[in-house]
Amino acid sequence: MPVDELDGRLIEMFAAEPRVGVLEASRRLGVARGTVQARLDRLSRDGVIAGFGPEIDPAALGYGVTAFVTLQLRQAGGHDPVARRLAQVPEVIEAHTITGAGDMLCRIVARSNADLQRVIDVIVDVAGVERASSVISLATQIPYRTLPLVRKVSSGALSGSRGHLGQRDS
Amino acid sequence: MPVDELDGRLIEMFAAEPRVGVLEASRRLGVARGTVQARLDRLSRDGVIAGFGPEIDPAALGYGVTAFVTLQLRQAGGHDPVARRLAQVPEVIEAHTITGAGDMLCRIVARSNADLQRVIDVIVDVAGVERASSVISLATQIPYRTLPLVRKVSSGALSGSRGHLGQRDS
DNA sequence: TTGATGACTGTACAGATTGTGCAGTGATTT
DNA sequence: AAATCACTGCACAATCTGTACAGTCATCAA
Repeated sequence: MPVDELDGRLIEMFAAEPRVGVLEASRRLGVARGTVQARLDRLSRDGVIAGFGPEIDPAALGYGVTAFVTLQLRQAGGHDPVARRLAQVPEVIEAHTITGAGDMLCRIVARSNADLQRVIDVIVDVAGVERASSVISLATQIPYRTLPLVRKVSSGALSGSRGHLGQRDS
Repeated sequence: MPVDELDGRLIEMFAAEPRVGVLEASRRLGVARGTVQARLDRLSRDGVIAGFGPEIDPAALGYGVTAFVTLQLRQAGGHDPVARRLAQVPEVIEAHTITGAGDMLCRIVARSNADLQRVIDVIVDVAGVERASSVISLATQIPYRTLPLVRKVSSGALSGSRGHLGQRDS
């Protein structure tokens, strides 16, 4: 069981207020500071928490247009060389190889629809790309999120161990 | 100009090592601590930095399968009601309304291909959804990233103001 | 039943960091 | 020329972090 209920509450707390430190978190969760630290260490070690990096909003950077581009690749060469070249393009935010009609699905951003045309042209120009069909994101109905999943997983893991009583010191 | 060269370096530093505090960052960048704090405040206020929340890896949670589902909706009702229902499904990680043949594009995750079938069934069962066609992500060639974009924007903004000299105190 | 483990709890202490405020300095703008 | 604005350096109080340690429970294997 990757995350239990306490892990879930911990993640939610840090998601809601990243500024709270370990000490404050332990106070709010009603556990010892060492416990929170140990949990965070474990979650990071296990890769559940990939990091605490700043989340950048492309829109705030002027790139308010998002689009998804499906690529058809030339058979020869394979995906990797194409991916490497796409990685050179800053506007390519993400890329997956996929099943189905297309070979690759990319998420790209642009400053405007006109700029989007430019970015798509750049992508189509990449060696190995045969054809590209794109759909523009008109609105983000559900922004990227993982918390619901964390809740589901952590609530599913019925807790087994519980508290204790503690003692006196000094 | 949303972000200048110093902002760019600042963002890159926090992306690489989120643990470094404001003080350490100021030392490495060779600027005063107050400057770093002011920059971070501004970037957060302007929305460039959306937050510092923990990045959760669905794969580490057991959801190693990612897929993109294109939805055709029934004309009546519109997108929002559907989006609200999709939001109830933890496995729906993201959703956009889009141009083109489909009406909506969702990103979903599942524990396995068999589990993926279950999730898709849940989505198809959502009221308002006419049809769904999905493609599975076989490999993530380019993981979600924004740093290249930050670099492009920040390098493009030719800096104007520069340092000073400082003084003595106490 | 008896260890051995592992996860927690409180506590402690030194060192480092944060939140703020302030005065002085250039560069830029009105 | 006056007013702003962004920075620098420094100061101080209040906190927090890293780390360590002993004692308690619960679980697990012998």
